Formats: sequence, C-alpha cells, structure tokens
Amino acid sequence: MTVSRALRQTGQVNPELTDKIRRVAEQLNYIPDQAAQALASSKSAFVGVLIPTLTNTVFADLLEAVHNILFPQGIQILIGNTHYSPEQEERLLRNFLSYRPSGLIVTGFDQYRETQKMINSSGIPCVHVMEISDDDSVYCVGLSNTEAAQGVVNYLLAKNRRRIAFIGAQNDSRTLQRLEGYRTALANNDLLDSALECNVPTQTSVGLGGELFREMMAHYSDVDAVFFSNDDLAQGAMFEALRLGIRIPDDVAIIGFNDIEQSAHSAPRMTTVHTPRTEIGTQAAKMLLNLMQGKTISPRSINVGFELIVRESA
Amino acid sequence: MTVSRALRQTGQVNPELTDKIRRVAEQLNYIPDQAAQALASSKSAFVGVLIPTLTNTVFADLLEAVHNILFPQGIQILIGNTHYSPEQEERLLRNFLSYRPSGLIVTGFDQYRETQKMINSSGIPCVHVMEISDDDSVYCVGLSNTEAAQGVVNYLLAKNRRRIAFIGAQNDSRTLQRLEGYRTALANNDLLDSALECNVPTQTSVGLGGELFREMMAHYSDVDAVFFSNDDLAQGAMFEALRLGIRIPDDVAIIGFNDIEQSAHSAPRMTTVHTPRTEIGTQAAKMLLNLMQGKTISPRSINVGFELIVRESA
DNA sequence: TTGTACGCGTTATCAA
DNA sequence: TTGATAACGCGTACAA
Repeated sequence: MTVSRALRQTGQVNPELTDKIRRVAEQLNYIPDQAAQALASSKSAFVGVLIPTLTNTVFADLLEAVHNILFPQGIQILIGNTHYSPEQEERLLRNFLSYRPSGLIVTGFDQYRETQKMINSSGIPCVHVMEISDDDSVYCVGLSNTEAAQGVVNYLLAKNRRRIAFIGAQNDSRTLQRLEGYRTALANNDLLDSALECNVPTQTSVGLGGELFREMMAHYSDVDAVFFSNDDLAQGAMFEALRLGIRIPDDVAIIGFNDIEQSAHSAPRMTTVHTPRTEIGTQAAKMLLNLMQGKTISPRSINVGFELIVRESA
Repeated sequence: MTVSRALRQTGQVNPELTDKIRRVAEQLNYIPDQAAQALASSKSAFVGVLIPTLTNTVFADLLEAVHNILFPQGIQILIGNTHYSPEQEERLLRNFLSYRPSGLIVTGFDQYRETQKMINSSGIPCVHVMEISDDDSVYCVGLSNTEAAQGVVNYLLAKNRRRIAFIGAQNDSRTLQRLEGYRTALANNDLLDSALECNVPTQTSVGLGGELFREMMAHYSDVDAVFFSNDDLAQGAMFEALRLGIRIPDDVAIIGFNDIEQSAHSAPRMTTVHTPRTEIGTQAAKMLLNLMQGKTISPRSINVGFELIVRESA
C-alpha cells in the first residue's frame, strides 16, 4: 500500500521512503498494472475515438490533435476505424465499451439508432466532432458544412461565375451537407442545374478528382466553376486541367474544401475552405476532459467556424 | 462462472442455457470488462504501435493496415506518436508497458538503448517496421532504404543525368539511409558533390519542398536532377518548377520516394519509389500474431522490397 | 506516516 | 454440465 501511494505521489509518504521505493521500483523495472488500477479504482484511462478513416489528412490531423491533448493527461486513445460504415461503427463501439472508457469522441451524427442508444445508456461522456447539431442534448465541436458550402457558391457568384458544378465523393454526411449548401445557394439565385451535380459513392482520391473533372468538362463545356467536396478531388482536377489545357481560373474556377497543407503551395494555389480540424480535435479533447471530471459544460455546442481562403484557383 | 463460459463459447455449457444467458446478457446490455479479463487471465488484447507521426500518409497507411488485421482478432491498438523524438518514444513505451500489451510494433531501429532494453526485458514480442536489419535477433518487416536510393541514382545516371542533387528533411533514420544510398551511388561514379546535398531537420511538407528546390536551383542552376527523400517534398518542387518555368523532366528530372496516391496523377506524373507500407503493416501484424501465439518465425526479417515506378518526371 | 482488510469483475482450478 | 473458491494486482476505507 505504501508503495502504491509513493509511486502515485499522493504526498502522504515519507520523502526518504519514497525515494527508496522509487529506486527499487526502477531497479526491478516495476510498472504498475493499468488493468488492476482500472479494476480497483473503477475508472479507466481510456478514451475511444471513432473516425471513418485514418488515411485522410483531415482525420489524421484530428486524431493527432486529440492524442496530443489526451496523452499528457495519461489517457490512452482507443482508435476505431469505421471505414464509413455504420455497421462497423456499432461493432467498434461495442468493443470500446468493454474497455470501460472514460470518454468517447465520435465523428459526426449519422450513427445507427442502436449505436446512439448504446452511447446514451452507457452514461459515458461523448463529444461529437466535425459537424454541429442544434439538438442541445449533445456535445459537439465542429462547423456548419452547409453554411460553408453556401459561402463558396456565393463567392463564385460574386465573381460572376454562373455555371457552377459540384463534384463530390464518399457520400458521407459532410459531403451531403456540402451538396445541400451548394444547392441552396444556387437555387436562391435560380441557377441550380442538377446536371452539374456529380456525387459518387466511391472513395475520394486525387485520381478520382481528375477523372470526374474530365468527364464533367467533356459533357458540359460551359461550366465555368467547380466546387469540390474536398481538396484531394480538387487537386486531381487541377492536374487534369493542366493536361487538358484548361486554364485555372481563367476558363474554370476551382474551389476545394478543407485546406490541406499542399493546397497553399500548388500551382495555381488553391482557393478553399479552411476547416480547423486541429482546433476541433483540441477543443473536443478539452471539452471531454471537463465532462470526465463531471464539470458542467455550456454551451454544449462549439462552432469553430470556417474560412474561405482565397488564393489563385478561384 | 457458467455465464463466463457461455459468453466465451468454450463449448462446455448446455446449448439451451447458453441461449438463455445470451438473451439476458443482451437485455441487460452486459459487456464483459476487459480490465478484469486481463487481470484474471493475465493476458491482454492490446498491441502497442509506435510511429513517428500520424499526419504522414506513410504511417497512416501502415497504422490502418495493422488495425485492419488486428481488430478482427479482437485486438485493440495502443497508438504512440513519437513525434520523431526518442525521449517521447521512451515515455510512450513505458506507458504501453503498463497496459501489459501482448505485442509491440515499432518504427525503425533507432531507439535509445534504454528503450531497447525495456522491450527486451519485457519479454513482449516486438516487430520492427519500415527498415530491415541484419541483426538476426530482431523481427522486422521493411525494405532497404539505402538500396532503394542507390537504385534511384543509378537510374538517373543511366538517363545521362550528371548533376544530381539530394533534398531531404526530417532527419529521421530512413531519410539518412536514403542520403547514404545517394552518396554511395554517386561516389561509385566519381560524381559526388556535397554542395548538392540539402538535408534539413525541419518537418517535411509540400511547401518546404518548393522552397528548398527554389534555393537549390538558384545556387546551382546546372543541377539536372533532384532526388527527394519523399513525395511531399517532390510535389512541392514540381509546383515550384511550374512557377519558375523550369521544365520537368526536360530541364530537371525529379524523383520522389514512397509513391503516395497523388504522385500517379500529378502533372507531370511523378517517378518515384513505391514503398509497400500497407503490405508492411499487414505482414508485421501477421508476424506479430504468430509470435503472440508462441510460434517460431523464420526468417525473422522480411524484406518486402521496393519498386522504382517510372512515370513522367524522370 | 504506515499498515490491514476488503473488493473491483473476471478466470483457473477443483469439486459436485 | 454446473458451481464454489481462490486468485489476478491494485485502490479505498479505515485502523494503528
């Protein structure tokens, strides 16, 4: 018991004894067993993080930010890669729960009802990230993808673009929200043409962006702007444009989404929507930490906003 | 006890009783406690993975591959982000050990002696990834960065390039090995000029690649090829070349390293070394699984090789 | 400041 | 096939 106290620095042990215990522990390579700690204290040092993929800068940044806040607090992240599948998400969550995590960070809101129930009935604090909700019973840190998309389209309209296409992939709820914003903004100006909407379920990639752009321009050569649901697709389009001899932004304006590192350095530099995912991760982790300490949080929803970064491509 | 047996499917429980137990468990939302399981059975379902960063496709791919193999086996990954720092790596490992993981996957071999000792004395099976070693006492899955770099330079030489520069960043051991291979190949042909070596400790990025390339060309306009330690840097250089009016590959040949997705689609398409990181992750996870089952592995070292993908930039 | 008794939720072991 | 008992390694609560 004294050893336990000494090593945990509760400050109730004689300093000399503490030193001695430390030395011996070191010598024996003694490291306390977390499982036993968790069992005895009935609190774990885990936080489960559910993200759709690791191989997308957006979520890698998010995860890294969360990890950077949580690890110094002695908290281990349990990663769950949903692969954009609600089924897998549910399985992942069930698995998480067996570790009795002290907190949960979940991407978006489009879980199965079952999954939501499990979260709620578990009583484990949960922060949703990337999107925001007007449901005041949930905690979230994110931004309005719909508003951001509207901002993009309005910007293009102000620049006198009239044939504005949308190219998206992956079919996740954030892409859908961007599509919705795109539609709203165009409809408001009687400029919506559903033929110019291209939304495929395929996994997003640079290569795909190039392909879809080529097809779009082949069919609708009067398109004078394309809003892509993310920067990867947009980069692919810019590469393809170079090959096709389409001038960006003279012939076609291009706007991406997320503002990944390379977008600031491409040729031409890309106009895009900056999504503060590192901030989202940081804020979500901090909010969760507070929730885990039983603190009351208000507001429950943090809108970190977005910023249209105007560069050269539009 | 019967419940425990029924839920674990040991097959010693009456089928009807098993069904009944299942139903009740479901109804109660009962999920067995992993901490207690670990404590009682003295074996955990954890594997610790040590990687230098999450925000680099290479390691994200690696992690995703490992996760995809391990999760279906009921194994949770403990992630440790070393940020390329041996100090943090040691702290991370100590933290891992407190979870009594059943296995370890560690990037490279450049750990502190202390760290290596901890791994060895822990008795926990460990597979090193990304590099290979000729030390036959360690398990590893990777490739020879040195050989790959030599291959790159030899290819450029065969293409009659003579003023071949090297631009690298991050200063991690893999970059250093590539630099070494570059030097060896050039020295073999009496073409080594240390002025054309640019190796900065800064974190690698597309932006940095552009900067370093611009500086290089400003100082040494006779450079006719640049070998970059990774594709991000090389992409940045290609963008910058477009701005500077330097024609790729006519004026300068460019070769990257890793073959990230976009390299196949950039303009021009990039010649680079394909590193099979998904395969590395998969193989390492499988090898670890075998080690965890006490199987004997031979050989202990798997060289997954590399492939020079010739496209347009060189 | 140190020590004792007990319990955390599960599994190993042995008995029924 | 099922059940009872004792661990697993620690922390909580209380006593010394």
